[in-house]
Amino acid sequence: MGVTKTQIFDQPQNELAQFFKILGHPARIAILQYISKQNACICNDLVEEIGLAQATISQHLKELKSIGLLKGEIEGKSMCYCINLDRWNELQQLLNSFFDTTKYNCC
Amino acid sequence: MGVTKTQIFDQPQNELAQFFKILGHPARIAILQYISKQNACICNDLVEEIGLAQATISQHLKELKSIGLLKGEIEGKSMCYCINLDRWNELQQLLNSFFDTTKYNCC
DNA sequence: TTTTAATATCGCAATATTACGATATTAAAA
DNA sequence: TTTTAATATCGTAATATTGCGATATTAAAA
Repeated sequence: MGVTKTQIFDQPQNELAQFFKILGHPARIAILQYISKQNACICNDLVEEIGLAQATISQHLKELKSIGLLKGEIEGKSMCYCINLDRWNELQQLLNSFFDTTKYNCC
Repeated sequence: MGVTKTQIFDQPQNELAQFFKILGHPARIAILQYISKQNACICNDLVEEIGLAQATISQHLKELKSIGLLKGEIEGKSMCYCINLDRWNELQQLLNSFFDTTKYNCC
């Protein structure tokens, strides 16, 4: 099939999985890391820096935006993509809460 | 294409993405949560609990094992799947280190 | 106003993932 | 030894993801 049966899981499970999933691509990790160390976070740099086609980078940026991790502001002809720090911390907390709550073993 | 170009990223980036990716499925989240709250973590329960076919559950378990998050011990006819606590904590730390290191914004 | 530059979107091809039935495999139970 | 129960693996169908060229779109520059 290839369809994740989201309907049999609850919303927190689906949401958490979605966050993990979007972080689960090396290009998106690299994009976040690169943006974080730039002062001027212009998308065009990313194409050269990461080494993927412009269309591909744009797609990855869109996905990172979809979970709120990036915010983009138009700056003349360019875009200024930045990490949304509030969301970033929120997400980190959510993941930690998952790790903290889910770690009792039985063997 | 559909092929992730892993060769253009470095090992830490690929590894981190791989961890995120494997956590990025609601069934695997649910499996971890269920195992963590059981005393007896027998796989057969999971099929009823999660609501996916036995073959599918087995496949998800295999992926969780692949990043070391689960360890399985044979217990008679059954398997006792448990969270590998050392690995669990190690991974939590790795993800936190990513979040902590990568959060400077520019806007 | 035309050109240029930066980014987004569309449409596709290639590959990956998800799910499951069917079929091993393995060890206890009968 | 045969049966039963639990799990793993194989093969396959359906869908998702990745990546990119081509083509919008948009705003500054010429």
